[in-house]
Amino acid sequence: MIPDEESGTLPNGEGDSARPRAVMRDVALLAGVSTATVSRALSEPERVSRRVRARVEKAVRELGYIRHGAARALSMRRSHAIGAIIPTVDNATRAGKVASLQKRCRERGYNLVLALSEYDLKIELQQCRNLIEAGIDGLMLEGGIHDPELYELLQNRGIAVVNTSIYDPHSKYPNIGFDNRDVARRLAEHLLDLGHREIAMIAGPTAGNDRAGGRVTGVRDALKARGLDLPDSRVVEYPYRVAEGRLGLRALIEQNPRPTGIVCGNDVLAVGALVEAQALGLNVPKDLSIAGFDDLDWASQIPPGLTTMAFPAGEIGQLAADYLIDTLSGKSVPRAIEVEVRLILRGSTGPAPASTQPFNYPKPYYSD
Amino acid sequence: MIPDEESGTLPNGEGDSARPRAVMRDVALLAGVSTATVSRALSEPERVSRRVRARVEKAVRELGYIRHGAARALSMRRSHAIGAIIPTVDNATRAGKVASLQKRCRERGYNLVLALSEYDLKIELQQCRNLIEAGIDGLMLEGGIHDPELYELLQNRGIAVVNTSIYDPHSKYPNIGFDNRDVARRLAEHLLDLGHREIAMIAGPTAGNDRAGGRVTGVRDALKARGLDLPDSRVVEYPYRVAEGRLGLRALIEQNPRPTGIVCGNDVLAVGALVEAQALGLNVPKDLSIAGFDDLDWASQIPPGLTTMAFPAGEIGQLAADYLIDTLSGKSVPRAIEVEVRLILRGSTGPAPASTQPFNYPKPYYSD
DNA sequence: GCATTCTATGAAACCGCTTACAAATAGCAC
DNA sequence: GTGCTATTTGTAAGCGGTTTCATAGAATGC
Repeated sequence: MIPDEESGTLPNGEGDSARPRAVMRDVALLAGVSTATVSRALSEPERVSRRVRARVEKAVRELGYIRHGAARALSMRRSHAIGAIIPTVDNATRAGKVASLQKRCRERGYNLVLALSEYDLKIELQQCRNLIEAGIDGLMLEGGIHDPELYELLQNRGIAVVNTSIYDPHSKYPNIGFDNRDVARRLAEHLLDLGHREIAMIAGPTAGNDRAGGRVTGVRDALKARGLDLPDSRVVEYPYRVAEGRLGLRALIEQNPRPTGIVCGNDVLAVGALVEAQALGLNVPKDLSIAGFDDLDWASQIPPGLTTMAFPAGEIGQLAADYLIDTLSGKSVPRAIEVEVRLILRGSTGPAPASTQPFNYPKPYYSD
Repeated sequence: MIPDEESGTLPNGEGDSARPRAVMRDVALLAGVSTATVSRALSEPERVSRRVRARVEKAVRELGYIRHGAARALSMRRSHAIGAIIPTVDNATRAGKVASLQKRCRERGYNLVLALSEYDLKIELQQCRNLIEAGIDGLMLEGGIHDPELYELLQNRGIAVVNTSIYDPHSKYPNIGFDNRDVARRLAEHLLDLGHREIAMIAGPTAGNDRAGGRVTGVRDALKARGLDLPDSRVVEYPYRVAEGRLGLRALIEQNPRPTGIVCGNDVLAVGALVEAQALGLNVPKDLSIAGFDDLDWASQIPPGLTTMAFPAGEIGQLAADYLIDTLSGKSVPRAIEVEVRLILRGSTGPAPASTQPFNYPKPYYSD
């Protein structure tokens, strides 16, 4: 007694000019199965019989069906999206990290939602809210200093988080990277071993940035261990730009006694210092040694070649993706991972000069 | 690694948060209104009375309520997410574009989902599918060459798209950028005006890349207009890395007659060429002029300063965001926007040398 | 006063998927 | 055949918002 009266009523069919995209029900209808089966065929193919799976796959292909992520996310309570908040992207090292993160996320079925904080913790917090609304399952941050509310938001919602480019096994929060302080200490020791005693630093902005701050502390540690001092006057802070590195060098080189070794907050600043030193007629490394962090492709190519600390940015990104996704899958994973940082010796550092006269400006060079 | 404390809070994923996060119904209950009203208070505050709006806002604050983006997307049939597929991020110019895109999207209530194509059209297509599943409302691409299926997918689903870093008013697809061919022509003309006749090019990989290809064509155009030729032997292709720029220069400098002016596919290659030329003992620009594209911060700081074509990458990103979001809002917007590209003259280009002897290698410099 | 328009709010029907649970089927021992 | 377990599939109840439509009140006109 089934009233099959729809022979005359075709309520759907009109408007074939702009047919709506296929949904799971369409696939199910075409394959002659239920939507539950289609869903299973797509997500856990092994839970569906061979024959049915083939039919579903054929229907999917014919209709050009693509799952509706939002519906899936709503239903699964999992968006398969990972968020990342980074200060900026303008640095090749950071770009490498983001690229690896994206790639690994993709390999494991996750999308990457990117947000920038411009080195501002309040912006970072707001971006975090935005990403939460976007539904991210996990979040990669840079460094370990964040607004306390940020952690609270994430925890309340069970969103996995990992701090990167730092390493601290005692931290409350998972982290992947290296100990900036320790790494800076190693770099300073390299200069000390070369006989340098007058060491100065062109640091990146340290406010709210534990990586930049740690590097200053590390250099200070190294000097202290040899009974030397790194007075505040010997540390200048500049944003990570080549032109600022030049300013930094000029600010330091006038000091008496003149520094013979300069540690820079990263390679960008180091190249600025190097260029400016050369423009001032100083020979690097004979008169002055310069070292940086990051081992940027281009920085290392500039004569005499930059001594620097190289760290595997790509590896950090990949490990971050793995950490987050493994955690989300309930796997137990180490909460702190240290990556290897290597001292790369090139021509920009050498033995300390025998004597250092105060520096007097020759004709400076400026490109602009 | 960290032993469980009595606090009982596992700062981990896997939804072990004490209470489930607030949903709209909770807000509605607390404010004593319906979910419909809460929804309106959040999306169109002016459609709700003062008093009710205040009550809702208070409830939202008290509960720390954040909308569930996936539910919203499902219901609105709009995800408020913009996708971007770019080849890589490793270039400061591109990074600037992505940063502006993100920022502008954010300002207008959209999130950015980032995917990389690694200069591979098949990967790009797959990433496009991923982004469609993620639910993007609009998509920013780089260049104008894409898999035809990509366009079809987007069109079937009514997803807005814009090609960037190219400008072509006759293209079937919206685009924002500049005419690479024309810009390269201008740069080559600069060298011609300086008296150069032996001009060569270190191009980026042109396969599947209309920007790189257009730049070669543009240089060829300029030479042709003066009755000169750019034979294939005078064009070498290398990936965008400093070390490859050095290789490029070595490959060209042996030719007889030796080139006196070299146009590079971008500043990265140009710096490589510059460094190598200087290492070989050539004076830039006296013996050899070198020019690039992008006006990278660091590239321009390296003596003698790089002559280059500067284009507003940030502006492109912002315009792309505006184009996509305006289009989604049904606004009518121009389908092709040209941004201004300026020739920046610095020390790396100068008058052509009076005579050119074939080049014989002196002691080369290598940093590694 | 009553009819009419306008505004603020609520009830409930989706949006498209996943997944508990139930039901059907198959396989197998007896 | 019966009874049992294992496997495959279907039914239907959500997931958490938005939005249509209806309704209650307030304001206006006569």
